[in-house]
Amino acid sequence: MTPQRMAVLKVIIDNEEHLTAEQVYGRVKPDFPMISLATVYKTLSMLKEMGEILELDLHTGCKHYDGHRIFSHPHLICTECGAVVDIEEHDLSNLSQDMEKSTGFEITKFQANFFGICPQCQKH
Amino acid sequence: MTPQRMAVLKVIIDNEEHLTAEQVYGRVKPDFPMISLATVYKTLSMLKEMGEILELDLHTGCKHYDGHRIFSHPHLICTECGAVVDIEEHDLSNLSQDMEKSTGFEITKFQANFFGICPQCQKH
DNA sequence: CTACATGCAAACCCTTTGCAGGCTG
DNA sequence: CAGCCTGCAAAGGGTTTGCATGTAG
Repeated sequence: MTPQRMAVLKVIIDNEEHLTAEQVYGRVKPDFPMISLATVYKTLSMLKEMGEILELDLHTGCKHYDGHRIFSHPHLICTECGAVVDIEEHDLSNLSQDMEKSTGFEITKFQANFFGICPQCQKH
Repeated sequence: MTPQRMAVLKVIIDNEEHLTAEQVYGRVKPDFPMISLATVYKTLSMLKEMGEILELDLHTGCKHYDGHRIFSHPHLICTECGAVVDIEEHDLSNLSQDMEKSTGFEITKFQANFFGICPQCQKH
């Protein structure tokens, strides 16, 4: 893995947020001024294939990446301010297993997003 | 609501599948040869706002629409052949309620998609 | 020398938008 | 006439790709 690619992975792992390709690009650029967005995309695609990072669709118009927890986990998204809360929830894993039994599918991953209004936004 | 828009809604309701904008366009065209894709998109957007149809992201590169069950429900998607199975599952509703209590969010909808390999594709 | 990595720009694809003409009431 | 509905074409935005150059082993 090249230094640039390492940098992309590091940026994703070092951030608690779920960065977009554009954001990753912006944060890698100080250290690698010559890096292009295309390289970032190619790298993200590679890391995703390798299972190093998780690609998320938070319904914001572009993809987000999470390097902290490779296993799928649910998100709670505020439709007012865009805040994203990661959920630690194991019920869905059990649900996956139940579903495998009842449908015969071999489930490889799941995506569960809950949309709503966060406590702060409810006040306004 | 204009006849064309009624036709768009009807196509979605009459189909068990989750049609894409392009597919809706193709099925409305026999009755309304002059209809344009732009009108289909505008109508789908309107119907979504009205809460008549549900917009789904099945990770196929474009959006799908479901007019049968306006309330969110989970899907099981085969990553090999693209088959989509609707899941009747009430555990997620309970989960929503639990989550509201623990996070203070007011949850308006949820999206849950399980990806895997269907029984047929597992044979090959 | 072979293979892979990179930057640039163009291409892609689905979706949205601007606009002028039509239709309705 | 006011206001919405329509089709067309163009624009839009995130992502992908082709290609020539650069780099490493």
